[in-house]
Amino acid sequence: MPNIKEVASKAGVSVATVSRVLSNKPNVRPEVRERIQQIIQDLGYRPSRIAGNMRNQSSNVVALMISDIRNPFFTAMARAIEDVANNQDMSIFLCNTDENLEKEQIYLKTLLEERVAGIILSPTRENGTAFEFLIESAIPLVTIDRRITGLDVDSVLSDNVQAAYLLTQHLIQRGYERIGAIIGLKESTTGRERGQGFQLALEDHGLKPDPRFHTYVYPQESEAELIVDEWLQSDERPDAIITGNSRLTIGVLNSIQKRGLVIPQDIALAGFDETPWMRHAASGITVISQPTYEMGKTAADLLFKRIVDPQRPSREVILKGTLIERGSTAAKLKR
Amino acid sequence: MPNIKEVASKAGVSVATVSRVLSNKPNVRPEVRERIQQIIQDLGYRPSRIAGNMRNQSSNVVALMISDIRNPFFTAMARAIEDVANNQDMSIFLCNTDENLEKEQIYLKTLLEERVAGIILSPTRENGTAFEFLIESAIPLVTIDRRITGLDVDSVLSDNVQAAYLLTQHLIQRGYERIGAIIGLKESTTGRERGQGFQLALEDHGLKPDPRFHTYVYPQESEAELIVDEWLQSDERPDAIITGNSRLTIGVLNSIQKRGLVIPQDIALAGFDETPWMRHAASGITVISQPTYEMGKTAADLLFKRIVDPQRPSREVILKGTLIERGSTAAKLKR
DNA sequence: TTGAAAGCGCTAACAA
DNA sequence: TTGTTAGCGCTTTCAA
Repeated sequence: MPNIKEVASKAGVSVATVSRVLSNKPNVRPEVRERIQQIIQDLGYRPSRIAGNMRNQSSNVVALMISDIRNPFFTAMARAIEDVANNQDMSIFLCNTDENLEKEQIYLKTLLEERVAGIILSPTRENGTAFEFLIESAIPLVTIDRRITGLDVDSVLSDNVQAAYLLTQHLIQRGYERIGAIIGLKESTTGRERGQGFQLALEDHGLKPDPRFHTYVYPQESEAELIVDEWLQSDERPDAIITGNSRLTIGVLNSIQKRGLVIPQDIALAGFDETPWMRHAASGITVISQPTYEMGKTAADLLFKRIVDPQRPSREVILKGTLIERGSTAAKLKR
Repeated sequence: MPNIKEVASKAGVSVATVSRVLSNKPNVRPEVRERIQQIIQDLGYRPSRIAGNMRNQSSNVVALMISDIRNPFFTAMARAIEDVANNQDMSIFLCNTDENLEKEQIYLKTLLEERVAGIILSPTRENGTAFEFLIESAIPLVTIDRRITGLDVDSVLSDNVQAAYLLTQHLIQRGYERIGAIIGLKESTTGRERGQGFQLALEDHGLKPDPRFHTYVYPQESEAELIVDEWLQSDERPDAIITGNSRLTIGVLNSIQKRGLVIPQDIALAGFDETPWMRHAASGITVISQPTYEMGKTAADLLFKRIVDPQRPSREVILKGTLIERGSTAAKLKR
């Protein structure tokens, strides 16, 4: 790959002049400009952004760190963030943490070494101490979906307590009384807050939470499937289940299908996260729909604003999910 | 953020010595090494990879370019590629092309300017001329899912003709005779080849393809929904539909649901791409399951091999999908 | 309008 | 074992 020096010598000018042409500076004689552009064409020359960024102490890369891109919740966000970044001629690094604090820490250090312009992070833990080095580095940071407590950073969240409350209350109002919950890890703010909303709704409606049926798991299909397999063997099995994301919902469906049970007659089901297939599974699955694309877009907007103005006061944007009622939570038949 | 010079002066040594410590070179006195490490700690110093790469004319970034990360087919691949890259201490750029040739070209040029170490590309078009500049740049390239005709590059493909043939034949054997097909854009090799497999199966079994029911569309839900909306109004509507990916399958489901039809009694359905919810929609949806994670892993492996040895002969790996039969293609009831 | 040269942060060849 | 220095490819200041 040719460099700017080669272009300059071929054109019989200095590298400075070529650089001026590259960045469309006005003070270049038109015929010289044209000659240089022709040579750039012929050589297939592409200026190195790495070198330019190095010189200017800038970067056109931002990073997105999430637990797993295969969770549709994050997929939509990733897409939104890429859209915004692309508009700004920025590229994005995709990083999966698998809810693994160590992996997350290693990745964050790599990102610092890569001198990325900013990071959008869905943190595995809410404990701020693990992220202090990040703050000290002064790299623009936005957390998404989850919070880091005690850290003054921009974040985009959804109202998890309320959403879980809504979901649980909905089931209670439809006549369900033994509601199980399978929620993401308690170490994340989402997990903890959803657990709270669930508990609160039970208590407010005079139901006693049964700790056996309130679990926090690594949020993937197999985990939920295992748990529900066990629940369904119990004599006092739940008459309804809520889940913390669509992957957990799948796990529950798998288990219910295995046992040959029917939703909602045998057991009701409702969960977090709308996906295009929710209306087609069982008799349609009731969900909390979170504005995922919008969350991603908001986070990216916040990040780019902070990159431009690192001093601006930080902001916490909380978006609300909406309940979509479907057949999986039809009113319970009294026996 | 401090630089190597600052570390050196604080430690009272030259930058060379610090550099030696950073890259674990042996020839540094242990006490000096320790002192330097301590200072690196205290300062929170992180060496700039940008600078290092610039000096060494290397890069630890590879790019993944696909049409849309929201297609689960690509999501799984992306995850696989990130896993492999992460093992090699490489980061990945995520680029969505939206099947848009222009967007793809712009992105590719950006990637050249970013001096990425390699590109994994699912090309929007199979016409090689649009990619000649890429080949000339000599940047390691692997195409995934789709081919670029006439270009000597590594690629990882699935056997689309056979898969579409299998799917169509399966429907025919179950007694369906008026089979519609909604497939991705014909400009991509996947679209064209799947169309071929479909046609071939019809012909081999003595059925006459009806051009009205054989369409190529932008592969997203709404497109399929619109088309099926129209088909279902026709007197001679298809008795079965095959789709080119899971997003199209959703579109078909939406349309069928709207009309209140039942699968497979009123109309059968089968499509490309297994997802966790296929067993739960309708009475389970028959699919061709493609080994997406493995395709991604294979592509990444090929790419890294080529980065190490640019001269190695190129290779085309073709993986086969498997048919998973479910209720959506139960034998047709004779009337 | 143009060019020479410094310098971004690092590595490695060479010298001491 | 350690230091000096050139140079990766660019941009920008300063001078001409």
